[in-house]
Amino acid sequence: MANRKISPRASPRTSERLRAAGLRPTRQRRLLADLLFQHGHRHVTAELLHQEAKEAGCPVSLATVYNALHQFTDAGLLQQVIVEASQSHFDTNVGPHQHFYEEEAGRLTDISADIGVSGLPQPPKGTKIQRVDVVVRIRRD
Amino acid sequence: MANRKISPRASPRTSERLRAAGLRPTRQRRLLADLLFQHGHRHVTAELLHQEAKEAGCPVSLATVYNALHQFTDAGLLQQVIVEASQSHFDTNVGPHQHFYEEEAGRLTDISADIGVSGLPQPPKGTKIQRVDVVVRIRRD
DNA sequence: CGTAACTTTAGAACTATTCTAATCTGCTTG
DNA sequence: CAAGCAGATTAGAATAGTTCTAAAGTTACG
Repeated sequence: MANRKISPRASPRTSERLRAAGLRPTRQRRLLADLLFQHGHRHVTAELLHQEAKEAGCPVSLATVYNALHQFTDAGLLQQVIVEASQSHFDTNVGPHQHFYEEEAGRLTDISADIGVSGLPQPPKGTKIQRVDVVVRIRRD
Repeated sequence: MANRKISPRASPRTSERLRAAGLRPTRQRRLLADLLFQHGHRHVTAELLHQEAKEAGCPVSLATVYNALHQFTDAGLLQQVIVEASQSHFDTNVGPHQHFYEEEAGRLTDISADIGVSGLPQPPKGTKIQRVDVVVRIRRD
């Protein structure tokens, strides 16, 4: 009879998704997963997601948000995007793609077009290329 | 008779360089500029430069290192390179070029080849492209 | 249901960076 | 060259984002 505060409209598929990723579908993780994956791809910051959870009427501690973001990332459900030194951004689009970044607004946008990078030299001896990130920095004009 | 602790082997040109950039050639700035610009292009972190100043026998406060890095950057003598969320990196190569980044070691290397990026879409309405950064993440194998 | 393993949480701790206010220095002027 | 001021340096406090800790709560499985 306890635990009346069910996470609002948790999609029934969310639990399955979490389980498939090897994560227990706890109330908090279901909420966060719903916020992240329910409406197409998006970019979040820990602070933003924390705020959204609170606004959804199901507050989650900031530590849990950080935990979840990292677990989701390790599970391949999220990707970390590094565009500014002061904050980490996470992207629900985990396929290979690139980003626009608007510094002033801190706004990150997926580039849907296929970016080609040519002229890459051999990586230094003893290393291999793991990923190529392209960030197109834009400014309001 | 005071101020016997002259910065070691400050190149005579360094003062001119600083003055040209609109910065007073103080003892600290001369030292830092020498460490940065005397031996070809390099990449530093505030912590690293601070350490090097100490080892050069001319300790400089960390705040001064940060101040100098930003002033040099504003003056166009340095460029900030964003490759990891936890620390800022600065590059003495301010021309257009791209980077290899080895995560484990935190090592940044210039790519000397000319990288071409094709397939860039129009930037979002009301914005214009300011810079395109390519980071080739590599791993020891 | 019991219980072992896993989660969440508040708050402390930590790290990189910036700020503050006091002191000092480089440069110009008399 | 002494005085004085704008600008620079500094130690240490403050801040922001993130991670850690250890105690309390949940989940899943028999």
